[in-house]
Order: sequence, then C-alpha cells, then structure tokens
Amino acid sequence: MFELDVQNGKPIYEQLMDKLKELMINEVLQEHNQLPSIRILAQELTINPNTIQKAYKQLESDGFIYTLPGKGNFVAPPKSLKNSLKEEKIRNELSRVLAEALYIGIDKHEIYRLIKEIGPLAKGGDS
Amino acid sequence: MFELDVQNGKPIYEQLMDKLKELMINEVLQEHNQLPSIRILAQELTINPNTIQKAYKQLESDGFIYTLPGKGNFVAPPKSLKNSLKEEKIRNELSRVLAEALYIGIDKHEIYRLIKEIGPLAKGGDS
DNA sequence: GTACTGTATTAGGAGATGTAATACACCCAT
DNA sequence: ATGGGTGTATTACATCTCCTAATACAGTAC
Repeated sequence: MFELDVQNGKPIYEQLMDKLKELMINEVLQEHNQLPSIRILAQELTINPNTIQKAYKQLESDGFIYTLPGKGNFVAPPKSLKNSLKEEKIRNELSRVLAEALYIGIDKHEIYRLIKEIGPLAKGGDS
Repeated sequence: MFELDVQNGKPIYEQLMDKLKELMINEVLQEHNQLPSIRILAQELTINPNTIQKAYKQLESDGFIYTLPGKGNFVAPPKSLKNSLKEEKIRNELSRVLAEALYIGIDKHEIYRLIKEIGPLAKGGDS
C-alpha cells in the first residue's frame, strides 16, 4: 500500500496519517471505504499494531475517519470536517504558511496557480 | 518580548522559532536588526541558554537569520531565502495544507481573501 | 463458537527535549 | 592586553515521547 521511513525523524504514526490523508484527498480512498484493519496493516508494514491504532485514533479525533468497534475504520465524508475544531486548526496553519511563503518572496500568482492546480484534483480526477 | 508555554507539547525551541519568525514576518524585527543575545534571552524567558542556542542555530540553517560569532544574531534579508532548500520545504508544506483545506470544503475564494489579507501585512504596515 | 474487528493495559528500550555546569573562541571598548 | 560582551561546544543527567511487545478484553458476523 505504501512505505514508511523509520529513520525519518518524523514519528511513524504521523507519517502514516499523512499517507492516509493523501489517499483520501486524492480519492484513492473514498467516502465510507474501509481502511485496512489494524492487525493486517501492522503485518504488511512490519510495525507494531499499537502504532497503527494511534494513527487511526488520531485520524478519527481529527474527523477524517470514523470507527465502528468490531467492524473496522472507514473514510468519513469530507464535508463532516467543516465547522469542526480541525477546520480551525487548518485555517491557522494555512495563515501561518501563507505568511511565511509571502515573506520569503513567493509571488501571490504562484500561489493562485497552486490552488488551481490542486483544486480540481481534490474534486475529481488526478490528470 | 513574548511568552512561551512549557506545557504546550510543542518543544520550547520550536515555539521560540515560531515567535521569532512571526516578529520577522510582521516586520517588528527588520533586516539586519540584532536579536537578543542568547544569555539575555535565556534570563528573560527563564529557560536554559542551550535551548535558545538550538532555536537560533535552526533559524540560521533555515536562512531566517545570520550569525556573526562574537557579535550576535541578526535578521537575514527575506530575499536571501528565495531559491533555498527552505523555499522547497515551504512550497511542499503549502501544497499539503492547501490540499487539506480544499478537501474539507474550505472555498477557494476564502483562501484568496486570506492571501489579500496577509499580503499587505508582509510588505508594509499592519493596519 | 470461531474468527474477524477495535480497545485497553502494562512493561521496557531508544531517542528527543530541556537543564546544568563548564570551557573555549571571537569581537570590541578601554 | 584586559574585561565584558558575544556565539560555540561538550558532557552529564532527568524527563518525556515514540515505539515495541505481550496480553487481555469487547463488539460484530457467520
């Protein structure tokens, strides 16, 4: 499914969250799709089940997935993330990064181009 | 000068980096201004000099400040950050956060508004 | 019941973070 | 050259996070 880098400095469970979010954003994983079970994924990635659980639990509390005990973990509808605590965090992060980008001299128009480039990708295909 | 939160989960040296970058971005600290000395700042914030040093060293390697041994630390010209490794990192971070924002349903136009709101602030006044 | 799912707890090791105490080297004013 | 400021580097130690490991428990489906 994907690879993780143990040496990366960044915690494994965060790398896993990022990869999974990326798959959801690119709609490889879609609304209500089931994620790999904790034990299966732990086997495939050769890491401890607790680490997977930590990533899944965090993704759930962030609103990206929902958990049905005994059944599995599933992709949450993106719209359910609107008006959540997570939205506020993303807005703050966005402001911070935008300010930093503009400070070092990245042009507004380059950012506009980025948005147009990403925008369609988040909605439909990836071409 | 500012406050740090030891309980914040986020490392003190990172909080310090964020605060200092914020001051530079908002031009409270301007090009070639001298930063507080490591020892002075350690006294004021009641934290260890080594922690300050770590923040300063990281800011220097990121290109936000430059160090003159025996003299002090100074704010680097923002333009010197263009075409650096740091620019690449900021671009990647920006792409990631933008994709996440669009995914959860934040509208493009809200982001445009954010940019216009921040843009002038990074150039001139703060009103 | 069996075999999947997620959840929770306890224990331990490795590494990051912050503190502390020192020592060294550079710059500058006197 | 001396003194007092600056940054730099090293070593040691306590604490916390991250990750692993081994278990046990609980919900769901067949």
